[in-house]
Amino acid sequence: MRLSKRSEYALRTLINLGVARELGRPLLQISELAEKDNLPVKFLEAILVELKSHGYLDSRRGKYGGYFLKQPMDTIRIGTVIRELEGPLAPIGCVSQNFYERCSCPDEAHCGLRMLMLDVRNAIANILDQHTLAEVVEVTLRKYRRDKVAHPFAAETRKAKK
Amino acid sequence: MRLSKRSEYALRTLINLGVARELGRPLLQISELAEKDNLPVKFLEAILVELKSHGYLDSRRGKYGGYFLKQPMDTIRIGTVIRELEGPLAPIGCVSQNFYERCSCPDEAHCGLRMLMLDVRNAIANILDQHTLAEVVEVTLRKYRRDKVAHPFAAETRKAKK
DNA sequence: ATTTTGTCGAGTAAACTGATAGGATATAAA
DNA sequence: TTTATATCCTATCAGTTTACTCGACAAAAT
Repeated sequence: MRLSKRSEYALRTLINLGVARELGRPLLQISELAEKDNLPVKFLEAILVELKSHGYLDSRRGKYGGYFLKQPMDTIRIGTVIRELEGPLAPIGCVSQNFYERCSCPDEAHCGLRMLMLDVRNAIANILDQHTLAEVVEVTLRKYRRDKVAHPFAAETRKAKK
Repeated sequence: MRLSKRSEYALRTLINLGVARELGRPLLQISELAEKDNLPVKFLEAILVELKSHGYLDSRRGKYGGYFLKQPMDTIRIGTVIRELEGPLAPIGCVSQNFYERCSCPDEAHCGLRMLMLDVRNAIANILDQHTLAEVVEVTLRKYRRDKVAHPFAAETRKAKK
């Protein structure tokens, strides 16, 4: 039931870009994003290209370039992102709504495993489809503020850098 | 978020053995189990050996041999089976209860992704850990009875077999 | 002894995962 | 216009996992 590192990094990056935007820094460089979460730079680069190709991000090249969110954060559903990067949320193909695949069993209608896995897929999908990037970013910011710690992309932190 | 075929086949087989037992046939052969769900015989064979090594099944060799459930069905939790075959239920390591792994991010306590994925992991675990093989078998049998169709391992069906 | 079944170890092709390397291209500042 | 700084693009890659298969062997029943 595992999420790939690729998708994990992609989600982390979307969240980071969202938080940074809220803190007044809409644009970040690959190297900054990689450093924040200790991600391999070149791998992240490929992931960013992919996120851009899906329309979530846009970029600017050259000096002072970087990546930024293209869409409003409340239009980006986490479930949608994961499906685009990973494929189905469902544990087995015969309970997937978006990537249905017939299974090998002779009688889907009477399959106990299918019923159980349908519950699982619905539980997953309900959470992931209900939450948008906006909400995750808000939760993250709330946590930082509650504990009175500075986020790595806060404006003050930026100037203090190097 | 996918379950491997290996685990899927394992669960199907446990359910099949459970249903068959309730219908008066505690012991089934590999070939019968494979045929029922159209599974590759040799692959299933390896899976059965693994399930036996985990203590779920026992077997008898030679003529009239086959596999049968070793434990009472209500002691077999689906979540436990999947963890033994697949590893963690959690989407990412830092929210796994049984296979925790630190992630690359600098601050777990303030990670929005982690919160979200913790919800997902709990949703999955709650379903899978609450359900035992006994329940899944019962649900399966109920479906067959409701629709008045014979299960492949029903006693009459067995005799009708070539 | 023969047939029927499970046991076990090895092998394998293809896909996926998690990266890395290096050059091309665009942009902004000096 | 040059130079420094970014992203973009192609390609490669080792290691693991997945979903199987093969074949010799061991035990049990007739």
